[in-house]
Amino acid sequence: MSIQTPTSPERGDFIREIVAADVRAGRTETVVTRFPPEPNGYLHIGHAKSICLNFGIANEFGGRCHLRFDDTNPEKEEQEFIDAIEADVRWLGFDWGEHLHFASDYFEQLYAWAVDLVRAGLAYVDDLSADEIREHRGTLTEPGMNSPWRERPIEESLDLFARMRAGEFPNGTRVLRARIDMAAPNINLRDPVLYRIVHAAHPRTGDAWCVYPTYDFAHGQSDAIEGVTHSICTLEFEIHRPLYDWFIENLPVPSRPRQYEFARLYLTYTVLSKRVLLRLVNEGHVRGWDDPRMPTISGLRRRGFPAEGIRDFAAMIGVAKSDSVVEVGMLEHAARDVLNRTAARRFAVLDPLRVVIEDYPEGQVEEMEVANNPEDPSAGMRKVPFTREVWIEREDFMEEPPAKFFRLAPGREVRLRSAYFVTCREVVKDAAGEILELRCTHDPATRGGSAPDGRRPKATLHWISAGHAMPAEVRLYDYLFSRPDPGADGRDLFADLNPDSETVLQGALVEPALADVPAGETVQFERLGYFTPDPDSTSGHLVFNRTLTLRDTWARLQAQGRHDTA
RNA sequence: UGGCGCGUGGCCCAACGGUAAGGCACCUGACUCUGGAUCAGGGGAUUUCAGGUUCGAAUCCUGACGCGCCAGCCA
Repeated sequence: MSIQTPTSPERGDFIREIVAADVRAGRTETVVTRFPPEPNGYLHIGHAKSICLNFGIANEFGGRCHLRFDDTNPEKEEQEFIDAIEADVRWLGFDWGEHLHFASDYFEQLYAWAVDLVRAGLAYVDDLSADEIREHRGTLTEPGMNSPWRERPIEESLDLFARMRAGEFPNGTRVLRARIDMAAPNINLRDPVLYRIVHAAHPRTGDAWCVYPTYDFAHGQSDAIEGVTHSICTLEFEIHRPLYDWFIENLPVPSRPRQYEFARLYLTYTVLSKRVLLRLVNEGHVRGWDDPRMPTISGLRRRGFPAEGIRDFAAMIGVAKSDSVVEVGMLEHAARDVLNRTAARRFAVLDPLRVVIEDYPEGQVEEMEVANNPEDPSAGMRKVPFTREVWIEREDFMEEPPAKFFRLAPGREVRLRSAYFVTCREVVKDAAGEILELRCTHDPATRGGSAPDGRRPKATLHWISAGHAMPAEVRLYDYLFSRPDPGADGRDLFADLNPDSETVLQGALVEPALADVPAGETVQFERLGYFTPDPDSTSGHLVFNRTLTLRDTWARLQAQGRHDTA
């Protein structure tokens, strides 16, 4: 069950208002929704919006939400996707209880209803080819033409349909069509196809069938069978609603579901098209469906995004009917908000620079007490070893610091977090001028990180004892696409791929406590951002993925070129 | 030129005839042992446009314009 951000059922989005009104008017006793993925790919953040909507409504109204796979096209669907989808929905925090369903569970009933339609003169077997059907369909502005088989005797259609099921005909030779109106302005009503012949093994029903219902014929009836009261889908199905209703009205279904449509999610710097995601995976642009750069649920999980942050994001963006593009920044905000509250703080140095504290006793090791999470005192403290030689971040030192650079510089004193104040006395370089190490001194009176005389350095740095540091690989991630609107204006989508979306750092060093971060946990590397162990990580070779950076005023100033080198 | 939808600050979204709310982003200040977080404040909207109804319109009506979706035996 989720901890959805509370929304007043009376004053939520337009769908919640409809549900609330239906409940109030007694049109439904129990609210039943469903999340209906086709198992032909992995779930992405757009699906998360739908999942949160459907399960959220069911939870809020004390109803239930089914997980139903729309598995009516065996040529594209796979068990792998079914398994991954179940795992992703569960990870997001939702529970379908006993209600795991498949459209394929209803194939027999659906077939029987198709036969009913034929008997009623409302459907017929058409011998036209796919091309001929298209030619007969007409265009957006011209009506279609009736198929020559439209008036074929009911008995003949019945016989042919039975033989289609029996496997007597090859793919594409015949279809079952509804008999509605070839001149309907809504093209979906121009005798839509109900059944097609597909000789292919189905992940669930194997080769029990060689005729499969289309989405239009399967979806609403599946809803009706399950007692779904509110069938919520995205806008592109709006035009299908008259057909959805037509089936419900012309078939002896056990309940009367209603379809409602909302705008699907679009995100800047992101592509949410299964077709494109599939290509990114198949063409090797990413490490797989769960690549940390992918907008898939599994990718976000591997990246270290908390499920709660994704739920919060869904609540934040709302539900409406106008097409819109949400800034990824909102997703990031939602994730940071959760992570700031919950992530344990740790020290890690991505690009190490050696600091020798000349006046610190050689061989001495002090266990410094460091807060695990200043936002959450209950997270407690940990001990971090401090010695004469420590690593700091190379970018935390500048030999000739510009005006607004507050960190370490020659002669300047800074705080090593929860340890000591140190002052840079000397910069040691090699023949090429590359900085090898910094020679510093410390103030013993500042042990623990604060000075008795109350002086306060402008900067606090994270650090790692040289003798205790553990090597780690760190993978830095940026947007997969370098433009907010990938592929817009006719550009090739793949030309918009960000060449720097992944940067692998091999020389990072982390504090000992980072050796055993459990999989699935995201921690904060102080001052750097949030990181999570990658599945590739082993005790012998630590690997961390950067989930997000922290908000960084200095970086922003630099990017704006607002600092001068004075 | 057919049908179905949709147009509210940079972005998302509310307002249900009574005079534009909130979030994200942005800017400023305070505070700070993370240049993080937090707190306080700020800028920014003649609600696509034009008519009409009304004492009063983002809300209702008409028209225009713009955008999205539909001509799979995909979902």
